[in-house]
Amino acid sequence: MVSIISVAKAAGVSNKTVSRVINGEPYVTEETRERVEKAIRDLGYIPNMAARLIRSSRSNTFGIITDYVSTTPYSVDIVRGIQDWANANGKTILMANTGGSSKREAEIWKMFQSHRIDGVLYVTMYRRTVDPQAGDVRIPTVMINCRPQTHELLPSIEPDDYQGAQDLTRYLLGRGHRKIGYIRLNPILLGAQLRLDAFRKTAAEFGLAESDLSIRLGMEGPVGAEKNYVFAVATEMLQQKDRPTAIMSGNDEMTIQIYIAAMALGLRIPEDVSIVGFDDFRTVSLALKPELTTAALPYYDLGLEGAELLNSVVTGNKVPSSRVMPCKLVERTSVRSV
Amino acid sequence: MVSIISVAKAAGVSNKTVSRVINGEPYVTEETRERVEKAIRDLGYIPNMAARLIRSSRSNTFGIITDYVSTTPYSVDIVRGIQDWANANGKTILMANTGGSSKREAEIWKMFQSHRIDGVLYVTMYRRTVDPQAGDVRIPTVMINCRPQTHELLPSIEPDDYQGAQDLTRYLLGRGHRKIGYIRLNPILLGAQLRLDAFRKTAAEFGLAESDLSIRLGMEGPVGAEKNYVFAVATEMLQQKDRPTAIMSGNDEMTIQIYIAAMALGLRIPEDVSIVGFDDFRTVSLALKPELTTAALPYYDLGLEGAELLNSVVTGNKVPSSRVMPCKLVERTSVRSV
DNA sequence: ACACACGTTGTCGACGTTGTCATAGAAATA
DNA sequence: TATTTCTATGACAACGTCGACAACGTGTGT
Repeated sequence: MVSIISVAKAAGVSNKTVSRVINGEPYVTEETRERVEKAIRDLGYIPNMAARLIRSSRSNTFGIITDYVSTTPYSVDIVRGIQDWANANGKTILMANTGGSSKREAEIWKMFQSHRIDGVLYVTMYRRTVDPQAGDVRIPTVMINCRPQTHELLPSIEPDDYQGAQDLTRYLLGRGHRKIGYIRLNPILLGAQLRLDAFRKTAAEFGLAESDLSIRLGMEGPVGAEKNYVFAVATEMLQQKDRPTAIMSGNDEMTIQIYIAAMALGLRIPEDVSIVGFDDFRTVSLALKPELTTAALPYYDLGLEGAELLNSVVTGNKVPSSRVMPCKLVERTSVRSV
Repeated sequence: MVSIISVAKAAGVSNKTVSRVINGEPYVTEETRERVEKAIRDLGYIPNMAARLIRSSRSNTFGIITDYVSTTPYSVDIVRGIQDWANANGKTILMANTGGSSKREAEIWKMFQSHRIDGVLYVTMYRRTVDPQAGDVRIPTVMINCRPQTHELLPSIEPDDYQGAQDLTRYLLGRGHRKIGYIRLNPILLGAQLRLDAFRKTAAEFGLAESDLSIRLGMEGPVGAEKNYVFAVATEMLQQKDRPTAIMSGNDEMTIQIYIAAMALGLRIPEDVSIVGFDDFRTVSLALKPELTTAALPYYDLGLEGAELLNSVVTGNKVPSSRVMPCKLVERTSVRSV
């Protein structure tokens, strides 16, 4: 492997001077700089990160720990956001997922330490509380889409589920809907509670009675093996003689079943029922006809901001603090005014 | 940071002896071994990979280059397969995606080299031909879900789209369907052509005439910005007076629109039309009611086998060769016998 | 008693890089 | 002219680990 020394020889300078050129340090004549750069090109020299790290004990690498990235298609955008940030700022990303096993998580932290990672982004696929082993290890950590269960104060970045559901509810109310159905997400997800609360409170503030709201559970059970009642619940809801004019769904995926339930009953969307989702999972929200009005979770921004925040924690520039990122209402054609 | 030397001091032995214990080398008394292990635990020592790499020039790290992992929810399972293999075999994974930019790809190869990666897994999200820059760089490379465009012979692992579509077609024929519609995937995807070929040939072998087949284009245009005709095409196909009894779809995502088109025309699935998909993208195939019969792409296995193959290439155990992995028919309830 | 083998441990240097400090000449100041 | 400051470069050590080899002690066979 071609090293800094071979370059130095080829350029007729010392290895330190080559180092200076590589790192853009001052005190190199334009002429020597060019000679060195030519030698680098000719020999195809590429700096050895390992050697650099060993000398300067700064790896310029962030680690990502996830639970189930790969098994759920939703929040991969978080990872994309992180990677784009890393990419723009010359950092390397080491990524591993626990698959839910805490034994595996311990191994990952160890692996990260052995690579002398600068910081860790702890990412979950569903918004929830977790108990990361960061404290044992003293690596700067930022939580994305989740928050620490224990008292430890790790900075976190989360989506504003409440605001998203509030916007959606107001949108429906603004369009004249007064009887609204709500099919709930799995209650073990942190977002589920927040979205439901927002729906309830916003409707109440507007003046709707609890009896105008038809709230039903769509899913429950452990993540990955949940029981799914959505189709049945939607069918039932739409067969009531005083049926809602609009249905709000825990997420976009569930709306597939709501659409089908509605159509099987001969109802047209949005003429007979309006429907809104949550997430803006585009594989679904754009495939449905009419296309789905929904609230986009700011996954990409979560990743971007998370990386940025971690960086300031690592460099010690900023007091760690937690943040919430807004959801954005995406208006399409699944809602009509009544 | 606690190093091998501090451990050596604490245990009252030389650093070399500590090294022996860490690497499980022979010629250490049980007693010294225990003393050293205790010191390691007490000090919380964790080996420095960078130093190890610099000494032994073996990083035990594989790189993954992808095009759009993060933007498409489908084939994340490939990555999961790779990670599980790496995990079981004590390898570290470095991952980066090009987002389609070849400038970015060049940077990634450089980054991989600077980390002295042992080998690269080149993964695409859609099956297609590509032109990786592996040759310039001489890092062992295995292609997953894609194949090299040029003459270079890089080993590759791909799904057997042909066999998958063949199985699906036979399944439909076996259930008595004689008029079959086919809505084509975007033709720029390699799998699209193979699936269509399999459908055509299998139907012809069975004795169906070209006029029994109703083949229509569902999507076209550049990936990520394609035009989508599926809903319109499906509606048209189902309004023919001599309409097909079954529709085969390029992928599962497209079947959402086919379901909705059918239901909007008052047709019931599977009583009036049977439908099959492709991919087993479970977010869709399980959400549809009735649940979708489809062919599962072996994404997870692609990753697992790819990593395994790369490993044999790196260790020089095996002649690089290309492989194809079978798709598996997943029978659910969207097809009836006629 | 001797040579010899074997198991156990230590010494030392090298990997590629950068930080520290020294040096030499040029330019600026007194 | 003498002295100081600045620019440009190099020599050398150090980071943490492991491989090569040396050295020590204990037992074995002669």
